[in-house]
Amino acid sequence: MTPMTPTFHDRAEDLVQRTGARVTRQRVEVLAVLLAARRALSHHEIEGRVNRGAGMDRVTVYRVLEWLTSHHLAHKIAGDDRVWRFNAAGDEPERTHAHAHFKCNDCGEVICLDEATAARSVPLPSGFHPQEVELTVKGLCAGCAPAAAAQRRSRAHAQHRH
Amino acid sequence: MTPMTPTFHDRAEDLVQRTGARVTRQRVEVLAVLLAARRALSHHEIEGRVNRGAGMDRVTVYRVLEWLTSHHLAHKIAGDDRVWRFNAAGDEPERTHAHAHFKCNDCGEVICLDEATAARSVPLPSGFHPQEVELTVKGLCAGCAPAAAAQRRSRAHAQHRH
DNA sequence: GTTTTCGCGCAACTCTGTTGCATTAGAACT
DNA sequence: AGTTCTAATGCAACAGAGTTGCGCGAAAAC
Ligand SMILES: [Mn+2]
Ligand SMILES: [Mn+2]
Ligand SMILES: [Zn+2]
Ligand SMILES: [Zn+2]
Repeated sequence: MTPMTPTFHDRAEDLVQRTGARVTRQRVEVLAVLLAARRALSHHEIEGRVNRGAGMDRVTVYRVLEWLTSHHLAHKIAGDDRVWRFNAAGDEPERTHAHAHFKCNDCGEVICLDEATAARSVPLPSGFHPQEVELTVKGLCAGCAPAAAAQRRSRAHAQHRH
Repeated sequence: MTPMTPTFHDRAEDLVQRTGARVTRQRVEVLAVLLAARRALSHHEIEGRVNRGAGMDRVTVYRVLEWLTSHHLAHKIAGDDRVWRFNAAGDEPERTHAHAHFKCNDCGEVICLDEATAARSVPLPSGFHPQEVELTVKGLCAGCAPAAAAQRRSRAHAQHRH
């Protein structure tokens, strides 16, 4: 009956509750989707997953994501495809988000690299005042790396034959 | 008469020439603007500066920037405001772009930190294949840091009086 | 000078995200 | 439970950044 594993739904409901603000179906559902995901999700992906259930306006999804972010229940990552990706916030001390990210150059998937504490101590011009450091590793994910290798192989074959 | 310092214009012309492709007024002008800038410029800024001269369609500016980037005469940086910023490529070995960037949280200005060679050796999940590392330091630039400090000061004063 | 073709200008379009406003529904208080 | 208050939702219209298609113009090759 319930479209989402109860655990995520319940955890989400609890987290929204604790903020003191209104706990709406929309907030709980979106947060549950984020909790269930093992990677950062775009607005499109979130909207798709959430609308297997009741249904929710796209604007509402945008507003809920903004709300979750401002209440530190989620954080967002800017992609080079001009799309924000979101994931549920871990148990980091409020407002840090001090971990690195990996972005696949092939499929666009984004994951958090929770262990990697970004390298501080970058030399800045005088007068500049650092606040946060953002570290993104780009490359091929486990799914795409073999495929890319195979493609390179077959291209080499083709050239050879020709 | 000529709106741009001749040096940049000539360097730009030479660089476009060397690619073997057609050297058009538009390519030369845009590249000259990038060479003259001490920071990364958005499409808007480039269009503005370029149109003090003859005049150029916005789509052409987009296409020229894409062309410059693909020929390694410029590189682009994704901002969290969903806007690309460009600057002329330095003398780095082709296609690396291995330096870090600084972005001001107040005015949005982006500069390249050429000395800072990004920290490699980020531990990845197995099967993942790294290709590039992107390092962005966010904070306040030399122009905005004093202003922000002054603002904090006056806010504290106000609270104190009250 | 003629021909070829690449690049430009213009208009229309797409995609991601925002804003305004009337309506709905949490939750607090009888 | 019913009433009230207000925050949040739904819908429609909008905005900004970048893209696409196509006819025309101007580099450069001949
Ligand atoms: Mn993250
Ligand atoms: Mn750079
Ligand atoms: Zn991938
Ligand atoms: Zn600044």
